[in-house]
This record gives sequence, C-alpha cells and structure tokens, in this order.
Amino acid sequence: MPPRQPSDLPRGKAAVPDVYTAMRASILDGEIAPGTRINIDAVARSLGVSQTPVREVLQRLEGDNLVVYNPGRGYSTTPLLDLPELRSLFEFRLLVEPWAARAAAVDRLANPAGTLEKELAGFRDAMKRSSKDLRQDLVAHDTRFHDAILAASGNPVVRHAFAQTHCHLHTFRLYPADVDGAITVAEHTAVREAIEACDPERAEAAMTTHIRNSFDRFAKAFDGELAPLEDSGPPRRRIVTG
Amino acid sequence: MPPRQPSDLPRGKAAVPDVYTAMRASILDGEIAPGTRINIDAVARSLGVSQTPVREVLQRLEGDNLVVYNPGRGYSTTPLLDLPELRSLFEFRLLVEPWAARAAAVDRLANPAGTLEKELAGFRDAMKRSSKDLRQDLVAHDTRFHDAILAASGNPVVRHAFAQTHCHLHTFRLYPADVDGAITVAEHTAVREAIEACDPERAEAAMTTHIRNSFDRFAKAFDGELAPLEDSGPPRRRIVTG
DNA sequence: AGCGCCAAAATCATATAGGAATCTGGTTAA
DNA sequence: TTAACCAGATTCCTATATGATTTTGGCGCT
Repeated sequence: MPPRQPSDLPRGKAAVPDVYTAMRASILDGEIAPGTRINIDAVARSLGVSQTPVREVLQRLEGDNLVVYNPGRGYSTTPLLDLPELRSLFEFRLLVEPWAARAAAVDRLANPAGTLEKELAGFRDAMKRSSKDLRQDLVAHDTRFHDAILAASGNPVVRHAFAQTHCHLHTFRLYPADVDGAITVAEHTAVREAIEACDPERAEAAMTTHIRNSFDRFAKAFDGELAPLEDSGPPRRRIVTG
Repeated sequence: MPPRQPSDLPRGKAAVPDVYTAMRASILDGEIAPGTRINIDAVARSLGVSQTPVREVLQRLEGDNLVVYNPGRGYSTTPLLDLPELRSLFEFRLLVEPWAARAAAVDRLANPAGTLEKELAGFRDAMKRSSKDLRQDLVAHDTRFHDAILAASGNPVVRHAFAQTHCHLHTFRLYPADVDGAITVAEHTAVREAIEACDPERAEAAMTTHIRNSFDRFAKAFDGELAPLEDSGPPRRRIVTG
C-alpha cells in the first residue's frame, strides 16, 4: 500500500452529503456485495476524502439498515432480505398503509389537492424518459407516492416509523425488476381517486390490493418459494382518534 | 475558555459506549433542557474525551430522536412531545400493539414459556425496591415487556419499527409520573394470561384496554387538554399471513 | 431609536497522527 | 492431519490540528 502523502484537500468543507449518496448508490447497485465488510480506509481513498466523514456516513447508513456495525470489527453491508423477512416487510405494509390510506381519505384537509397527482406524474414521466437509471428513478417516485399518503394520514409518528423501514429501498435491492410501471400506475391511480373522493373504504381496499399485488409480482420471481399472503379471520375493530 | 492542554487520555480505546449512556441519561433527566443546542466541545471536555466520539454518539442519539441535526448548525436536543404528537404516538401504539398481541396469542411457538412472566416479575421487584431511579427502572421493565410481545408476534420488521419509535422513552421524558405501578401490573397480567391461553381476541382486547387506559392516565395530568382516544366506525378486516 | 454591515469570537466539520485491537500467515507441537 | 500459537500487517478508534462556517457584539448610517 502506498504511503499516505499530505493531501491538498480542503478542510472543513461539507463532504458528507456527496459521500452519502455515493456509498448508498454503491450498496444499492451491488458494487459492494451484500454481507461483505467495508474497509473504511479504502473507501476514503477512492472517494478522495479522509476517514472521518466516511465513518459518519456509515453511521447514517446503519440507520437505513444498509450496513451493520460490529464493535471492534467495523462495518459490513447488510445481507439481502431472505424470504421470511420479505414477508414480514409486506405484512408490516399491510398493517400500516391501508390504515393510512383510510385516514387520508377521512381527513381531506391534510391532503392538499394535487400532491398525489404530482407524484404520479413524476412516475409517468420517468417511465417515458427511460433513462439509464430508470429503475432507481421509478423506485424513488414510488417511495414518494407512498410517503405522500403516509403524510396525508396526519400521523407523523406512523409516517416516520414507516419511512424508517425503507421498504422500497430494500425491496429494490433484493429484486430490482419488481417495478412494473404500467400496472403500478394503475393501482396508484385507484388509491388516489379513492382518497380524493373521500371514500375511506375504497381507499383502504385499493391500497390493500396494491400491496398484495406487489407482493404477488415478487412471488412469481421466486417461483413458488413464496406462498401468497393470506387474508382471513374475524374482523378487527377500527382505530380512530377524535 | 482555558487553552486545551495535551491530554493523557488513552488513544484507540473504546469510549463510545460510556459517552452514549452518559449523554442519554443527561437528556432524559433534563440536565440539558429540551430544545437547546449542544456544544460538542463542552460535552467532550466535561466527559474527558475528544470531540470525535461525542459526534459519533450524537449521530446515534439522532436515531433515537433525542437530538436533531441542522447541517452547519450542529445538534440540539429535541423538544418535548406536544399534545398532537403524544396522541399520534398512542394512535401508532393502538395500530401496532394489539395486532402484535393477537399474533403472539396465535403463534404460541414464538412465545417461549416464562418470557413475559419474567419481565412482569422484574417490574414488581423494581416496585418493591423503590430505588432512587425507580421511575427509570419501571420504564425500562415496561419497555421490555412490550418489546417481548412484539418479539413474540413473529414479525421482526414490526418489532424493529416499534422499537425505533422509543415510545416509552419519549413518554417518560414528557411526564415521568405516568407509571402507576399497581395498575400497570394488573393490565400487563391480563395481556400475558390471554396470550398464554392462546386467546387472540382477548389478547388484542387486553392490549387495547391497556394502551387506552395508559393514555387516559396521561390525559388526567393535562387537565382536560387531551381529549380521549375514540374507538368507532366499521370493523376492519384482519391481516394475517399463512 | 432602529436597521444593516463588519470584524472577532465561537463553533462546526474535516484532515492527519498514533495507540489499541483484530486479522493473517506461517510455524510448531500433539 | 489438525489444532494451537505467535509475529507482522492490517484495520479500527480516538486524539489533535486546522480550515470553513456561523454567531455575536459593536459601529456607523438612515
């Protein structure tokens, strides 16, 4: 390894944002294989910064569940989701997102007109552009659409808890081809229309359908290894605040 | 400010864990008033370490929602929950925890015998000891009891999402006297018995009751400023995985 | 008096250095 | 052959120094 020579890099200038996006993209693209250790010094050299901001970025990525930390042994990329974890993730979505869609349809004030449509338009535009990073663009718009509904639910705690799971991010990492643009647009539109029509029942149902279908599209890729989500049992009581 | 003199502190020895617990306790005890900025250098001096581990700890505390970060302007302690946020927190709990109690009652295998009883015993013991940090002890046991149920639900994603809200921590920070030991033990026992009897309906209902009562105990302290949580509307479909 | 501007101080954010722990490989003993 | 052990090298983790940024106090101007 070549000796470290005095750097002429600027000091005290914000480097973290760039390092963060670079490392995040590296992990999502699989440049750093899932489950392998990350050499802080190597990353710092390749990005042309010192170890300090790299360590800070790794701590933030730990919050995204993209890396795991072992004291004294450094950071590794998290392994890909296995099948039970993927199922748990969709189960969580089924618990939270239909509830949020219902709440958004009830509380129309929290849902400024055009917000959802704007995200849908972004999704459609990205599909037409079909850029080099099409998949990443679509996932970003998908994420924002769902977050907009969580925001419209009026419950910041639920929204934050959902955002922190980074479900789209991990889904994308596991199987990038999940996004089937045309079908996704149609299902999103159904959710949007129900919310804007202030129809809580239909909004909740549309969201449930969307999540189930998304899971099924996934399951096909796993060739029967993934049993479909079931829906059964006695009805639950609804939870609403006055 | 006195000039910094060369320190005789050991280098390369792990200091983060101690700094983390110290700063966390400081914030919870209110030594650093909610909503005020944190001077990294001052903290480093008072704890006898350098700024680097303090920054690392602050980034971890940001994940606990105990501090917030403004780029270029450093870290501040998060302000206390206001009433809408507290309501949102309990709304989230009503969404997740009764679901988890039901799942734990269904999937008896994920709930090893004695796990819940052990946490209850710890709670009772802490009450008898009535140590100096009684409230903190009770909150810790309460947190672990609820986490045990989330763990028994068999869904690690939901468990993690719930844990990351640190609801007990923020509740405790807002109003330490919430914990009414005897009543809490009784309500916890009802939940435990329903789960161990494999009675999903009763488990879900017991948990719902416990959370509502806990919220009501809070509301009393706010002297009518906090309207009770309502429970109404059409039944929801249950979500289960096969 | 009130508002805007400028220098000085405080504070943040990163670079570099060095101590402590961990990992690697090669050797020896069972 | 396998397992244990022990340098050497690698890597982590913290300390310190310094550039960049923000905040503060004071001055002059309107």
